[in-house]
Amino acid sequence: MSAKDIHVFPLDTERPLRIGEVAELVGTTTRTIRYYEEIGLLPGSAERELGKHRCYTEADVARVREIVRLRDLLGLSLEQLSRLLEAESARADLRREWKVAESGAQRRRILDEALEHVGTQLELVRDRRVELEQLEAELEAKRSSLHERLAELDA
Amino acid sequence: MSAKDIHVFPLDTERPLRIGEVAELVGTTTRTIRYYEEIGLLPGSAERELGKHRCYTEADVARVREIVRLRDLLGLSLEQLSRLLEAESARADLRREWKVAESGAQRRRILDEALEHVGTQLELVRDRRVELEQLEAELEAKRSSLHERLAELDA
DNA sequence: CGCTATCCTTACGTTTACGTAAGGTTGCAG
DNA sequence: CTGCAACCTTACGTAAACGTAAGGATAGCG
Repeated sequence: MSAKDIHVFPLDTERPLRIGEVAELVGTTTRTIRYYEEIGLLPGSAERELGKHRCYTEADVARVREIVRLRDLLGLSLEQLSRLLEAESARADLRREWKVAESGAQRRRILDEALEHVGTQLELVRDRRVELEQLEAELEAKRSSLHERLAELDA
Repeated sequence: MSAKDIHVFPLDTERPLRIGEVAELVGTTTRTIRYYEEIGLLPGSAERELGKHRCYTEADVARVREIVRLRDLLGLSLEQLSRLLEAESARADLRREWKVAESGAQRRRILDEALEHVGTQLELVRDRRVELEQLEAELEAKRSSLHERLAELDA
């Protein structure tokens, strides 16, 4: 059901994707994607009329991937994730602003905000990594102790 | 409600703890502890008659701490956690076996099983840490890129 | 233009991990 | 022995994060 998917599409085309494709690419379900849209985690293409098919870009896929990744790696609720990524949505808006931002001061402000946002995320990720490293070290100590005791048995 | 808790207890006594104390020590609730017992995550002191108060040792507190920690750090369901710690419960049993295990071969087997169990845990923790490190690196790259672009603005 | 796979909305169902309330019991201080 | 705080069991409630089913619309191929 995926081997005959080879149509006559040039592979580098920015062909619009449907929700099922996105789901499969990311490794999740269509329900999940719709749910994320429902709660505002995903933007939910504004100009879509009720009843029409959702369509996605590669960038959207990346977005979903990021969400799923953060969801799995950090233990955040989707609401916390929303708040964390809210800033990122704002940043996406700013990207569009970027092209028309003439003054250096404007651009600086945009970059500064992006930096702050990345910083927030980094802090979260880093803290959790440290905790995991601690746990890892403890487990390694435990293991060493066991090895030692095994060696003592051989003496 | 905790400042007048200073009774006439020698501080190093292995005084049996009640569920409320354990909960506060660990930073959780009594309900959670009872729930964990209910689903078999906590052993639930076998020789307790129905209706009598649960009582815990410092070792039990450590156990609950470990569970909560693993729950928060790895994103496992309590059932997965159960399976992961099942081996550890078995190990606790083996500790008691240890004293009467006369032969070196027996002791070796016990240590080997403990080692395997720690290994399993280590693998999980390590994998997750690696994933977090990857994410961290990506975020740092992003941040660097932003810094660069800021510097370019100053040029 | 028709077919049909995939999508749409709506809405109720489900699992996990507890919260909370009720009504009774235990255990320790006084 | 008595009082009362903390505990007990039982059982229903709940929030999050989707699953699933029904009934109908869309879109791309032929």
